[in-house]
Amino acid sequence: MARDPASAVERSADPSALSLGPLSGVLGYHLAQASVTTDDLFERYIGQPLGLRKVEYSLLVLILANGPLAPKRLSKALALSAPNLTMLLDRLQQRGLLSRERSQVDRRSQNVVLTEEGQRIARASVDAASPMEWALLDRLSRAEHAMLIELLRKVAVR
Amino acid sequence: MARDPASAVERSADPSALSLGPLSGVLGYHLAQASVTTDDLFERYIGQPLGLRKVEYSLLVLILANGPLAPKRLSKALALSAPNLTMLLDRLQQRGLLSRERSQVDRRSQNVVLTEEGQRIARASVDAASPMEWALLDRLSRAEHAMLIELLRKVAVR
DNA sequence: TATTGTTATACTCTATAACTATA
DNA sequence: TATAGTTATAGAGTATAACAATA
Repeated sequence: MARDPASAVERSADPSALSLGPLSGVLGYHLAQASVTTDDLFERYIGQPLGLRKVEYSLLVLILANGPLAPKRLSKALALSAPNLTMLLDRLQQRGLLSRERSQVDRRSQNVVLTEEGQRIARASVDAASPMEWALLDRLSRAEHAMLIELLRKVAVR
Repeated sequence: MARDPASAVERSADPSALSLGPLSGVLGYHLAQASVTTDDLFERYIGQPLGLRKVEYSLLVLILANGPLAPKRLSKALALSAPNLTMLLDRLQQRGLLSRERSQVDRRSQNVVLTEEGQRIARASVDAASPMEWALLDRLSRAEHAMLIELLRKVAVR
């Protein structure tokens, strides 16, 4: 990004901080660095308290929001490989958070259904997500938070 | 984010697409989804052609931009654990891309120096990064690209 | 023949604790 | 006693190929 405006800006309030050099214009680098913060917050607000990993949380919330879903749709929505998803669903099922029912329409596919306990945990994680996002508001205004998500959606389009 | 503007918006151009529900206001989720795109681009433009992983690329570019660096500073800059970094440097050293010299000032620490070949690869990866970012410009204007990075920097502050 | 989901396997990535050598 | 870096080890995450059942 030689001619990119972003790379022209070189901050260095802290002299011990490294120069990013050409990295300053690379979106992927900044996504990874920002994820350090959000991963941290996730762990504190949801992961640790509810014993959920990020993908497990996403799975539960997606099913809660959409009702019973075929694994196929879940794997597409979250960009998970089929074997990966099978393993994740196994673990959540063993934990009693969901069950798998074969579809009557197409007996190859199945519906993943939240149990009572699964719904409880999913709702609890949804509730915990609000304070988690509020914790970002010391770095980002509400408008910036919304804008950031909007821009990320554009990048995520597959 | 019950009262968040972002969650109020529910797009569904594709009826097969799932509703994100409460996930729509969760920054970490969108970071992960956007990373699918950038990881893909990285693999295509840099990872595959130059045989570099994301962290290896970041390490080489940081050293190229800042000159010889102590592992301590690299691990802080990239949020890598010390053991993790040791392993990464080992691999890059075995590949002949860098060498480690003990500091004469403080003999506990060391300086990581790029070899000729290391500089060559680092420069090649810097060159490849420009077209990689250009590939995003069908989803994002230049201004949006810069804005996105700016917002991500705010989130990344540690 | 194609699709859904599973099993088996291996490889990458990350985290922790215990160690060394210097300060 | 603290810091820089290493070793050892285990765990989590992801990718691929081969397979079973159904369409």
